[in-house]
Amino acid sequence: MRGEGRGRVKAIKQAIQERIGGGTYRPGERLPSERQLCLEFETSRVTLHEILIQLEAEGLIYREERRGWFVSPARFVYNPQARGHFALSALQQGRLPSTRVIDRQLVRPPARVLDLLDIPASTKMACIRRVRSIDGRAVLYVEHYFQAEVFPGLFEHDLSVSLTELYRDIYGFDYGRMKYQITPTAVSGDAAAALHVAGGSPALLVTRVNHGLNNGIRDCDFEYWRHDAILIEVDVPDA
Amino acid sequence: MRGEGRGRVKAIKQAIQERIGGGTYRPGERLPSERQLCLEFETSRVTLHEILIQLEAEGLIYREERRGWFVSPARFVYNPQARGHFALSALQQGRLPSTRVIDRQLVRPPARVLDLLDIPASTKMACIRRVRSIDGRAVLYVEHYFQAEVFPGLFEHDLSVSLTELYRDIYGFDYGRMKYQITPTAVSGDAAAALHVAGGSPALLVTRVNHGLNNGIRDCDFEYWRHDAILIEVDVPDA
DNA sequence: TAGTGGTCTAGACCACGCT
DNA sequence: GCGTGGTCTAGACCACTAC
Repeated sequence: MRGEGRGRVKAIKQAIQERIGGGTYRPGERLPSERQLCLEFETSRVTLHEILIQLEAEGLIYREERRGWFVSPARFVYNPQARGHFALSALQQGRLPSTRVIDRQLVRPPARVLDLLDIPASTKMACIRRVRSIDGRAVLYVEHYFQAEVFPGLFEHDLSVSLTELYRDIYGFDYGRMKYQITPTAVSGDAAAALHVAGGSPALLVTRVNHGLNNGIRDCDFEYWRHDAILIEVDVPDA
Repeated sequence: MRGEGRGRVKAIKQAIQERIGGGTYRPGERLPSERQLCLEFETSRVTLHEILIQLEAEGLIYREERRGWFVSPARFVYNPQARGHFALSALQQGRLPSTRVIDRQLVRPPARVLDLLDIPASTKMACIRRVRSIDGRAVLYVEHYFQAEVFPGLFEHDLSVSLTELYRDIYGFDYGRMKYQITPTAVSGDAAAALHVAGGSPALLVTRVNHGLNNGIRDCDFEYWRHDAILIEVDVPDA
């Protein structure tokens, strides 16, 4: 259903794009219903649906499950090298951040954590799962993993704030080097649910491994970003 | 057509995933035709198509226009901070790189270049467009822009190699700081054609601004990566 | 030329949201 | 309870690929 398409797909898509660009449909607003757009553009629902999915892939629109299609707000600019500044950074961009803790558990490290951290499979790990929103819209689902004994009693604190600051302020812990990976994927399961997104929707996975200043590995996290909500920006100074 | 789906979508998707994971369909191999899969899984083409698009979004399969669906090979690991090492890096990963120059032109800077470079709109810019492949599969479409007068006669050289090395070896030019942005988008037009991908397919756009060592801005480029072919990995040393 | 993917139609039923 | 999105069917024609 893709393609530069001889058919009407291209024309309809462009018409909708122009309405978004021209302000007929404004950021955050709902589009008319699928059936309505079908009537207007004289096409079938399957075809229209395909067009909406393409616009979703471009990051122009997004959907909330069973509620409809919405025009995407401006992207959140994110620097993965600046640790723990989600809230601050959002405020600086004139956006309203919020964080919800889904749960906290003690777990055996799952396979993908073992791949990253080079620790014994028997290590007791703490796992904190959170959802972060911008202007009321969930944009990020994160799972943090760290060795439970390193930050004893952390679960007693308010975990909706910057974990980096908690580590530093309460445990006097500072970070050293880090490694991050960025992979385009699709979300499913808990991540999809937390982001109010249909399973199979495109997303950006940012995986991070943090080392303590003494070079011991301390933690890692898995960040699933709504693909239309993020723009990664990194400044690299002179070598 | 998405969703955690009560229906058969989820089951069929999982069955195909298992065939890929289990080696029934191997990396680089073509899947059976859509009609064939429809028969086997007793579903319609629209439905099956939707499933294939989801698997494409996950990066498990990709398509070549009008030729069919193929199992995605392993991702190419790319460090955007290491300039000009595409070929070397590919070889180190045991992959076979190649580069094709699409064209070279003198142009007025387009809007998005002006946004990045803070130069007068009348500046004469050189634009080089290239496609880079891994193991014979086009994975990257790049447009390089730089001020024409800085590297006079560059067009006479072989442009299928590392431009960074050309700058250094022939003009004694070395880079200083840089800035890069990463945006999930969709490709269309020339980029889609160069990647042999249908317009509207998801892709990762890496935008880079390079400064010379004397801090003068020198060039920028726009890299469109096939979304299933890339894994960005960056190491950040101690501060 | 046969078979493929690409596009499109005109229906249908279900589960959920909203009011 | 109505309207919505989510899912699904069973066809169709076209353009291109591979042979």
